[in-house]
Amino acid sequence: MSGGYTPGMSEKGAAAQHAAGPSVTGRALAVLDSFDQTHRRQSLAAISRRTGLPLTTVHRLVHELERHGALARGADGDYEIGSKIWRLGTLASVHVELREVALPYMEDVYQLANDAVQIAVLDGLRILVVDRIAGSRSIEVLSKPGSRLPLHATGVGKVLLAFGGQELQDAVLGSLDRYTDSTITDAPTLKAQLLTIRSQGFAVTREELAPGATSVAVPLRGKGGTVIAALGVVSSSDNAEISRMVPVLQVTAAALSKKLAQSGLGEASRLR
Amino acid sequence: MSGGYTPGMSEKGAAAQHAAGPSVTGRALAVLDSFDQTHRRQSLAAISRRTGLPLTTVHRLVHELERHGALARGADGDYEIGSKIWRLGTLASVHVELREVALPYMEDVYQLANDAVQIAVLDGLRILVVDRIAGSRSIEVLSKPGSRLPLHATGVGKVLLAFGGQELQDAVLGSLDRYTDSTITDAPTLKAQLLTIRSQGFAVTREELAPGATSVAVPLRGKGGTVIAALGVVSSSDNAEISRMVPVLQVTAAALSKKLAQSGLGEASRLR
DNA sequence: CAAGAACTTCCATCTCATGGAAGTTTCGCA
DNA sequence: TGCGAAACTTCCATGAGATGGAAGTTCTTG
Repeated sequence: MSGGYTPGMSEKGAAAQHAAGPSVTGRALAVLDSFDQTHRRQSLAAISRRTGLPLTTVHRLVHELERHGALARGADGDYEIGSKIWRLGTLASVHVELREVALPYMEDVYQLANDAVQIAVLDGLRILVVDRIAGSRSIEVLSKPGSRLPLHATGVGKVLLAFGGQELQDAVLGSLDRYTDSTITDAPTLKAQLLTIRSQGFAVTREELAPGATSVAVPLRGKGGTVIAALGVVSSSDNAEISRMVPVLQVTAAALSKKLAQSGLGEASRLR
Repeated sequence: MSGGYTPGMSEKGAAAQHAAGPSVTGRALAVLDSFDQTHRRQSLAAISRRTGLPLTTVHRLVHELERHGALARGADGDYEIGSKIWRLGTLASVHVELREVALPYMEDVYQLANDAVQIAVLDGLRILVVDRIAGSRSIEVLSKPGSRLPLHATGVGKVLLAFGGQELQDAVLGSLDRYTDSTITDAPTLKAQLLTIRSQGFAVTREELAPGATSVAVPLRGKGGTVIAALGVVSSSDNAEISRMVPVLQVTAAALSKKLAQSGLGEASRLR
């Protein structure tokens, strides 16, 4: 009432669990954000637990979101992301323009490589897999569209890192998680590799993220020559010929880059 | 104001511009919803105009949404859907599970048909294009992933309609928009065709949505045999052999349906 | 069949969204 | 190059709408 209400910067020390801020919008997005690759369908209570929001609040929000098609309720009562969100996501231009333009070229690569072909952009300190093509029996890869994978242990990631800003490299080189025996966790080693990648124009990984998977990748450039994405092939490790794909990727990348520049891509991919 | 607010079924006649309801969540979603295929990037003022919300309100909401990555600001200051939304959309199971499972099969069809291959589900009274494969030079089709197209003028649409509920058919047959000279706008005619489609298991359209485009489509079934999606090929009209694709589609659909049933698809696709 | 968990409804309290007004920046045009 | 208009941003008094504890209902599980 009449009394207090100090603007902001008061708490912070206390709970401060979910940095959602007190706004309704923030809370609604926190609810949506509680869904991820391993929590695609959640019960009300689960959402409440994961967001730290009181059950009643979640209940209200979730129902409102459902009414608008942002969430959908599965047959078992669990909730999942609704088609409205999917449709909207379809409009995210970096990804969609990229995807629209790139898919046909990825097809071409796929025909030659017969291994999983993927394309990714930078998203914070990880790669965001924008799209991927894989035959009915390509090796089981971790990357699905929407996956966020580490920069230093994937082919596309190394490319984006090598051509990324100093600021980005510093942040990533600061902490290199290990995924397999072959993961490069030594900053100087990686740094040297990045230089090579820059000069030779492609990157290679050998079982650095998952055992049995090898990949090569090349950069994609937009307007003005800025690297805005990376194109790569992931194959099973026993395929010694994977480096054979480099020229194919490079030719494709050249053609694709021209197209991308035309369709106006070229900003994007900033480190948030 | 102070007065009324009868629960539901009141307005409809009057303005009723944006049936957003007074909730914050509703308003935030209205902002997001103001983005569509033809309005992928919008200025603050444009959003305000299109949603009917006061500029100040939009200003606040948009900034909040941007802070959370739900919107992104392009280089020119315009806003667009952000990668957070895209990533979330990636989790929408009907579409993603569907897409994940179906893409390889679509590949196979594409190799044989060499024409645009698409897959769609029901979304209200339209189809929602879930995915599409097209070579670098397939005919320019209207369907991109995320497009919502009419049920009675597309191959996939007719399939979904033919296998849809009575309620759905009634609603659609009630108003059949015309797109070309060949569009079927006579309810009895269409009704007869739907029966044929049900019995023979595939649908054909000839220039009913856009001149020069022909398509064939077959149903995809999930757990329990319910039709949950449709698979189709779109080709240029002078391709007399398009019906040659029917067996291919049917074989593929059979295999795909089995897979879909396995991965638990089978609810979804209800008429909201 | 009982106990606990998940979900829903209710409602008094007060926080936070609201949107008009006014100030600042950007843009288009002469 | 300068002026008017449009786009954007900041401010803040007000009250609409969000909040969440409590209690009731329905589903699970042992």
